[in-house]
Amino acid sequence: MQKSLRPSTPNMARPTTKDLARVAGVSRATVDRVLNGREGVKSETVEKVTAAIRELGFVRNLSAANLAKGKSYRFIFVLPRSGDQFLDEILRHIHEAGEVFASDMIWAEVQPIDENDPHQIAGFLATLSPGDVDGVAIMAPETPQLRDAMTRLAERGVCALPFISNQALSGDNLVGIDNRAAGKTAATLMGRFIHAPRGQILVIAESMQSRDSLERRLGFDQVINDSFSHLTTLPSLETYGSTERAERVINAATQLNPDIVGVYVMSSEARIPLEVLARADLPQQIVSIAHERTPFTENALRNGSIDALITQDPGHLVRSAIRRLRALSDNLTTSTSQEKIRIEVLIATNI
Amino acid sequence: MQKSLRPSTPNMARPTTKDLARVAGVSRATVDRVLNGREGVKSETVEKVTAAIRELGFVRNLSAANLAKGKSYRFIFVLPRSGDQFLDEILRHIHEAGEVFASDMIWAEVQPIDENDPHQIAGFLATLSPGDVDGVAIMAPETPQLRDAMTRLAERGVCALPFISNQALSGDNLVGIDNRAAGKTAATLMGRFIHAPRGQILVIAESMQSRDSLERRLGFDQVINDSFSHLTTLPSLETYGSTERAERVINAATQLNPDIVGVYVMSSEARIPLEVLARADLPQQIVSIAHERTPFTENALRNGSIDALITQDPGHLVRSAIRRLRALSDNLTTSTSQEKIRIEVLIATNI
DNA sequence: AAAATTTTGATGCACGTGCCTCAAAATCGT
DNA sequence: ACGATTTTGAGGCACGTGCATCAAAATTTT
Repeated sequence: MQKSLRPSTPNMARPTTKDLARVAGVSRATVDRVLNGREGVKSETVEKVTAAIRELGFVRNLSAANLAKGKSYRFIFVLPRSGDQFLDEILRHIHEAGEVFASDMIWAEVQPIDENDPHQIAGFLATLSPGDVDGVAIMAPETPQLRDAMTRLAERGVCALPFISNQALSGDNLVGIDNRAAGKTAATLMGRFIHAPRGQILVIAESMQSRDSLERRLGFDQVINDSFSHLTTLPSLETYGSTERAERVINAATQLNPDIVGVYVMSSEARIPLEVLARADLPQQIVSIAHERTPFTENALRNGSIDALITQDPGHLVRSAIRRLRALSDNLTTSTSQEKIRIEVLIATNI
Repeated sequence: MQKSLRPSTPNMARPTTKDLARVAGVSRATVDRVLNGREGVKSETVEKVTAAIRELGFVRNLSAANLAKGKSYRFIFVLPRSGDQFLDEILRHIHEAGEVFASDMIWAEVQPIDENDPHQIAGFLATLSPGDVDGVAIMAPETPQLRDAMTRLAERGVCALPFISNQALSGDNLVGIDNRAAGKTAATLMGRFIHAPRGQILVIAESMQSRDSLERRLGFDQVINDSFSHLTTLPSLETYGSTERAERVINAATQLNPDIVGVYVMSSEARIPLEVLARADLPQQIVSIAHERTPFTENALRNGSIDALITQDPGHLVRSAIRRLRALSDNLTTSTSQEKIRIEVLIATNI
C-alpha cells in the first residue's frame, strides 16, 4: 500500500485546464464547457475530457475559480435574542468564524429575532432575496409560518438550514445533535452514576414547548425505564427562564419527593435551576447532569456541583453551518464525517 | 420594524489593495510593501496604510494571494506501518482529507516507517528538504535520534509536528490529547460505573515502553487512588501485540486475582485483549473501558461488551494537523479553539 | 449539393494579489 | 546647495479559472 514513498516527481506542477486541453486534444474553451457543465458538447468529446481529467488527476483550483467568479458569500444566522450563556458562546464563535472565513470571501452575520413571534421571523425571511443573502441558518421553534417562509425562501433560491434546534421535518439537514440520543446519554450516565438502591430523579426544563426538551425527555425516560427501573423520573419542571418561578416549582418538588437522588437539567440555560438547587437543602450525594458548556456549567463541573455535562461544540456548530451553507449554495456535497455534530460527554477530567 | 435590520450595505464590494492605496494616499506598491512587511517604508507611511486597513476593514483575499504566489503545500504523515484498526482509520482520513484539501493546493501523503527503528526514521527525515516538502507530521516514539532529526529538519526550514503520541518535549505543539487527562477520565468513569464495594482493576497495554501508556496509567492510578480507594489497580499487563502472549498474561492475572471488577485497556488496539477476555470466564458485571473508536470497539460498545470508550476523533486529528502544518509553514497562528483535540467519551447512546 | 444546425477553436479580458524593475521624489548628511 | 541615500510611484506580468465573442469546422437536415 505504500504507493508514493518518494514523490514521483519532486516538482510536478498541478495540471491546469491548459494541460487538460492538450491531453484531451481539444481547446481550452471546450474544457471549460465540460468542466462547468455547459450545453453543446458532443458526448464523445465530453468523454475525452473526463478521461484526461482522470489521467492527469486534475483538481480544479478553487482559489482561482473563486477569484475569477468574484463570488462571495453572505450568510445570516437567525438567532433568539434571549441571551443565555450558551447563545453567547454561539455568538462569540460566529464572530470568530467570521474573521477566519473572511479571507475565503465569506461573511457571516447575526440577526436576532423574537423566537416566540413566528410572524416576525417569517416577515424577516420574506425580506431576503438571493441578491442580498446566500444562505440562512435558523434557530427557532418550528411553526407553520416558519415552515412556509423557509419553503418560499428556498423557491427564491436562498438556502436555509435549521440550526441546533427545534425543527423536526428538517431531516438530515439539521446542524445539531440528535436530542433523543442526548437524553439517552444523560440517562445512561445518570443511571450508572447513581449508586442508591432506589430513588427519584428531578427533571428540569426551561419550557416543554420546545421540541429539544421533549426529545431529550423522551430519550431520558426510555433509558431510565428500560435499564434503570429502580429509579423513577419526576414530571418535568418548567422555569420559563424565571428565577422566582424556578424557586417555587423546585422547592415544591423537593418537599414533595424526599428520595431525590438525581437532577437532570435539560435546558441549555442551566444556571438558574442549579443556583436554586444549591440554595435548597438537598443531600449532598445527588448526581446532577446538565447540558451545554458555558462559563457557569464549566465552573460547576470543576467544583463538583455537576457530575457530567452533555454538550455540543459551539465552534463546530458554527463552522459546520457555514461550510454547509456554502456547499448548499454551490450545489456541492459536504464531507459528512466532518459535519456530524457529536454528542460530547464532559466530566471534570476532560473539560 | 425589521426593515431597520437590513444589512447596512447591501452591495458593498470587499475593499482591495487598490482601495487601500486610494484611501491611504499612497501607491499600490507601497501598500504591497506594508502588507508583506518589506523594508524601506517610513513608519508614518506604514501608519497611514494600517489606518486605512482599519478604516476599510480590509482583509487580504487569500484566494488571490495563493494564486499569485503559486504556492502549494506538500505534507507528509510519518506513521508506523503496524496496521491496527486505529491507524487504518487515520489513514482513511488522511486520504479523505487529501481530496478535500486538494482544491486548496494542499497535498498530504503517508510515509510508513518502522516505529521501533529510530535510525530509519531519522534517515528518512534527513532526506527531506524544503524544496520537496513543506511539513511533516510524525507519529513515533520519542528517541534522541528522532529529536535530533527533527531539530535539523527545523533548521533546514521544514516544519515538523508531533502527531497523536509518544512525544513529550513537543509541549503545546502536539496534535493529540493529553494522555494523563485521558487516563483520569477513564478512571473517573470506571470508579463511578463500578458499584461493587471493593475489587481490583485489570490494566492492559500493548507495551509500557510507550509514553502514551505511561501517562494514561499515571492519570488512571491517580484518580483511582484519590477518589476510589475501595478499588485497587493491578500491575499493567503487556501484550506486545501478540494474541498468544495476551492470553497467557491475562489468564494468569485473572486466576491470581479473583475479585476483578473492572478492565481498562490502554492501548489503541483493544481487539486482542478484549477477545481474550471474552474467552476467559469472568463474572459478567465487569466494567470495561478502552480507547479509540474502531470498527471493533464500536461494535463492542453497541453489544455491551464495553461500557465506555475514551477517544480522539481521527478526522479531526488529521485535519488539525494539516491546518497547523499550513499555518506553521506560513508563519501564521491557528485559531486555538478549533485545534484543541478533545478527549471524547463514547457510550452506547452517543456513538 | 446546399442550407441549417451543432460543435469546436481561437482569443481576450477579468478577478486580486505578489513580485519585479526603473525612475522620480523626498530626505539626509556634509 | 551639493551629492548620497532612502522612500515612493508607476507600470506591468503572472497565477488558473470563468466567461464572453466570433469565426471556423463538423455534422445533420432539407
